[in-house]
Amino acid sequence: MAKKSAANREELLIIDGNALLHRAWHALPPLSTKDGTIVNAVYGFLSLLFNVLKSRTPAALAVTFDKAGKTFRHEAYEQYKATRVKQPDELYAQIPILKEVLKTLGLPVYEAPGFEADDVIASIAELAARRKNTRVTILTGDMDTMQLVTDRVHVLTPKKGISDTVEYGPAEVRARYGLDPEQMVDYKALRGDPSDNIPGVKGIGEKTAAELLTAHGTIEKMFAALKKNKVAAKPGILEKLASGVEAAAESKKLVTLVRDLDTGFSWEDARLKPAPREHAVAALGALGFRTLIGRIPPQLVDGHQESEQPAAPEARRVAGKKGRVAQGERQIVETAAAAKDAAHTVAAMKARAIFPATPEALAVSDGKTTIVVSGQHAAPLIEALGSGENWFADAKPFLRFLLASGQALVPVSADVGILSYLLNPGTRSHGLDAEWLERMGKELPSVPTAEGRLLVPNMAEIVPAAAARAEAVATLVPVLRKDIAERHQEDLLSRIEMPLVPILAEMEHVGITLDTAYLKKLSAEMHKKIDALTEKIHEIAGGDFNINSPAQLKEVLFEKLRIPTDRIRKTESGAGLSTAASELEKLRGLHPIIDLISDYRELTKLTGTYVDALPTLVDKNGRLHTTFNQTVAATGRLSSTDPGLQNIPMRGSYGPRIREAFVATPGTLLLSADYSQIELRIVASLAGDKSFIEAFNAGEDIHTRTACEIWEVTPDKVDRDMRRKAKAINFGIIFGMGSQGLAQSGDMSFAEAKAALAKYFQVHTAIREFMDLQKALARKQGYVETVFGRRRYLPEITSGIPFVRAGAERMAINHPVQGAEADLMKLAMIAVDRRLKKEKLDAAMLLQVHDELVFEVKKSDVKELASLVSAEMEKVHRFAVPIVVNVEVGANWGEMRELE
DNA sequence: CGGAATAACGTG
DNA sequence: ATGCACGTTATTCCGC
Repeated sequence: MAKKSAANREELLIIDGNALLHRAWHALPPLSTKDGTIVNAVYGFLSLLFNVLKSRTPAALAVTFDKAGKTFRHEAYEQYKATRVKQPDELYAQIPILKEVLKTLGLPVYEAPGFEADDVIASIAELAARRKNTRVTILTGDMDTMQLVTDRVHVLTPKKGISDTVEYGPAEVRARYGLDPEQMVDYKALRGDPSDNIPGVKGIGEKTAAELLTAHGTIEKMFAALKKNKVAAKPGILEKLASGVEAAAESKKLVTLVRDLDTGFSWEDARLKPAPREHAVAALGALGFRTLIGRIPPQLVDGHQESEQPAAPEARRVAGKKGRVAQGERQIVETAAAAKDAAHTVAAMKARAIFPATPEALAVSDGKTTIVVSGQHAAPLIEALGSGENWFADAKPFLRFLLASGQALVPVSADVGILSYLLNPGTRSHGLDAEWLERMGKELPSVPTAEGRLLVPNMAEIVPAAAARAEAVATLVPVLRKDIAERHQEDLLSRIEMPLVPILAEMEHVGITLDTAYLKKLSAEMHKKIDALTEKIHEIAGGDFNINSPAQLKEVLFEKLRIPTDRIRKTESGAGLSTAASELEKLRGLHPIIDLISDYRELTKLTGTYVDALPTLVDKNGRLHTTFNQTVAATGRLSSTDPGLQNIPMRGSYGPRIREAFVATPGTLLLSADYSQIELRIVASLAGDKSFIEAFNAGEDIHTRTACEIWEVTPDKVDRDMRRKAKAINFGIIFGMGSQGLAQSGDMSFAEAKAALAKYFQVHTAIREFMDLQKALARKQGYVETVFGRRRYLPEITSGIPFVRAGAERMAINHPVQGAEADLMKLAMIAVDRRLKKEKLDAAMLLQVHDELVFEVKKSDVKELASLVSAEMEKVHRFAVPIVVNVEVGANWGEMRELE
């Protein structure tokens, strides 16, 4: 098959040295070494090259340069490139520097006197493309080489800056220019090229040139047709063409690249050979490119152990039991027949590790045998995963892939990310790479991705990395599971985290409908206000400035308008005065601009983050699909990204109006079920606080009761302000807050807050004891945990720095509470999901917002869902206080009402 | 230019 | 110097 052979071709990467150096020169500021030599272009060139080599694995590489002096084009046409302004010497001075680095890296340089780099590229590409099983990629900053594009010769150009690239094959050239690659010369011959001072035909622009060539193919054919009066165009155009015959022919000669130069190119010289790593490091170090040293592509140097791909599959060894090293066997499956056989092998594996490099390939390994199957033949293997244990590095994206492609989900028994997360949720990354590095002290080869290229990576490129990764999963899972068992976290793993994975995948897959037309109207309204506010603010400030810039705003407020700063806090970093909303609040009334800025901030935040941003993220059905991350929050909560749907506004005048955009599809309603005051109930239960337990049992208003206790009054004497302050204390408790913070959040004086807190703990001694116990546990064990055994390690609890230690103490108090809430909610989701499927309700769980679940449900099933959900959520675990769930229903998320 | 850091602010 | 857990946006800095 043609496609397959294309994928297996060896790649030659030809780099247009001058064009890229030039590009980098303009893209970067003039960075210089210690001795003042400007090296920005060299830096940019290498940075781009290294980036390209991250996602591609060419077998050979050649760099071309222009040779100084006149070329044959100057001989033919005096005015050639006459309008070019000479670039500064600092740019040209970098060419020898770059050549020196290339030499160190073992990359050959080609140039030809009297010819340009493009001619050299054309000649090498022509030669190489004739070789069997070869494809050529030209990395360049200009578009002159587009004429060389064929199935086997592609052009890669930097997109926008110098980090990302875009690849052009014939189809992409046609998409971009509307012309075949061969027609690019004719095109330039007609319209000219101002940058090279190529005249073209006077009066013919881009559009006309493209139209004429689409109709006639080449300029020769077009001019022949012109002679026979067979060119369809306006009389003026015909006239211009007639007088431009010679100019066009001349121009065509100039823009046609020479393809038969003797460049001295040899495949063997160009083939990538690892250079001594220390030489490369020294060369980059001498130029001061410290960050580049860490980015040297493994293909270019030796001495970089594991990221080097194994020379042969059998060379890779898989660690077996007890340090014994088993010889791994790898099979590559690329036909339907082989897939059938492999499926049997996979089905017979009791447990297998799976690494999907979807959609291109899938690797399956039981630690002894590793099978890598190409994407188009993966289905039988996926079917074979129905029974037995499946282990993943990160299962959910694969489940999403199965859902999106209409395949049945496969059971998920272990997930390296989740195992790692349960063992230590406080650390940032739980990916396969991080875990492998930590446990094995080695790096894994990364799977090349389609990013920045149009040809998806071929099997040969993918197999070694995908296989190594599946094998790494096979090695890691037993090791991590052993640790889980030692910590008695099996239930947490098997009853909470693992069952949740497919549920989250489905929630993400289903998504929620966004009313974009409605948001458009809302946006117009808000932008009108923003414009008016901007104008007023600038007027008051006496000049335009960027209100979004805290630095500029600071200047206007505190220097230009001289608003007093004595009560204003510094920013986090201590760099300067804060302009945060809480600080502006203190300035209200001192100057009319303050309110305007607060309003401006609110509106721009809401439009920028939600009203204008969300509609760009909907799918073709108008639905929004978030990603729920199960391994991010240190307490066990979920987080939601791309977009984050756990922080959709709800307060303020615009909050509900934005929520109105989240709608139920026709025939359905949204149902929201939230745990009432769940964290306070958990604190009360964990602490065994008699007063709180009694209050919750009696169904009392908990904040009013707290107010009664603090100020020793009867409930009828508690006013709104007292209740508000009591509420602030109750919430503060959950966070381990002190008097200072309470004064802040409850808007009280420090003395008042201190007195209130003292009285609070006098009544709620159990709460105080609970807090002290958590701190003591953290110190003694190094961690705290929830009732479900979810741990959080707090090494800083013994820090000698009071501020740091206090931070850890607050976490010690908060984790058992917030973490138990997370555990409870996850259990509830699993229970609800099971019931939904069992009762066959026409309803889907869409969102989880920490203490709230949102469903979409057919109108006829609303009542049944409401009672099912509240019952399951309430009974999922017994605490010392009743757990209460409130259910609301509405056509959208902004207007929800309790069910009668 | 692109990535990281900073500041600000949305949610539970 | 003292409030827990997150994610997103815009601006500005840094690279060397």
